[in-house]
Amino acid sequence: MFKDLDPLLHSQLRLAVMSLLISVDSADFTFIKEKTHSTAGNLSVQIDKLSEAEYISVEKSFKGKKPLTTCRITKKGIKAFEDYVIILKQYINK
Amino acid sequence: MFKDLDPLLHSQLRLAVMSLLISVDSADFTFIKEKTHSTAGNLSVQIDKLSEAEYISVEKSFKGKKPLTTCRITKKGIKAFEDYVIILKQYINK
DNA sequence: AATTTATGGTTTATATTATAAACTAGTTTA
DNA sequence: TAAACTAGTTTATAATATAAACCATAAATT
Repeated sequence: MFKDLDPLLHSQLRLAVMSLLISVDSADFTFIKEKTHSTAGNLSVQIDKLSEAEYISVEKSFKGKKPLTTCRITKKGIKAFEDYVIILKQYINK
Repeated sequence: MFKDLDPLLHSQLRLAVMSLLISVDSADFTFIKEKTHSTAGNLSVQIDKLSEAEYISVEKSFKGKKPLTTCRITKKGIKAFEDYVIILKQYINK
C-alpha cells in the first residue's frame, strides 16, 4: 500500500501530456498546448523534463517556414505511465 | 477532458492520508504516519492543510499522558476526494 | 519599406510545495 | 538524574510548477 508515485508523472500537466501521447502516434507542440490548456512556457519546460527522462522523444523540424516540435511517447514512457496508473489505483480505489 | 485536478489532493502524501481516512472512522497521527511512511514534520504540515480546507477534522486530546491527534474525513473531504477521482480517471483511462 | 501582429517556441524569475532538520514539551527507562 | 523516547510543531531549505518576459522568423498592415 502507498508505494511511491513517480514524481515525474504525478504532475497535472506532465500527466496530461502523457495521457494524450499514449493514445496517438505523435502530437505537435501546438496541438498538445491546446488540448491541455497550458501556456507555452509551462509546456516547454514539462516537455523537456519528460524528454530528459526519455519518457517521450522530441523531434524538431519545420512545417513550411515555421518551426515544428513533434512529440512521441517512448516504450520507457509507456511502461512508466502504466506503472504509475497501477500504483495510483491503490490510492483511489477506496 | 483534462479538467483541473484539485491541487490539495494531487499531492502524494495528502492523497494517501485522504485515501486512508476515507476507509476508516478515524485515525491518529502515529497510525497515519506509519501507514504512509511519512516523516512527522511533513505529515504535520499536510494534515494542517487538509484541516484548513476542512477536508478533515482534527481533534487533540491525550491518551493517558501522551498527546493524541485524531483525524477524521469530513463530508466536504469525501466529496472532494470523489470529485478528484472522477477527474483523475479522465487522465489515466487511456 | 517599416512598423505591427502572429506563430512557435525558450529562458528566466517568482510563487508554491515538499521535505528535512531543528526544536518543544513532556514521559519512560536505565 | 541523565539519556532516550513519544508525539508532535516550527522553521529553513530544496525542489517544482507556473507565469512573465523574451527571441526569432513570418506574415500582414499602413
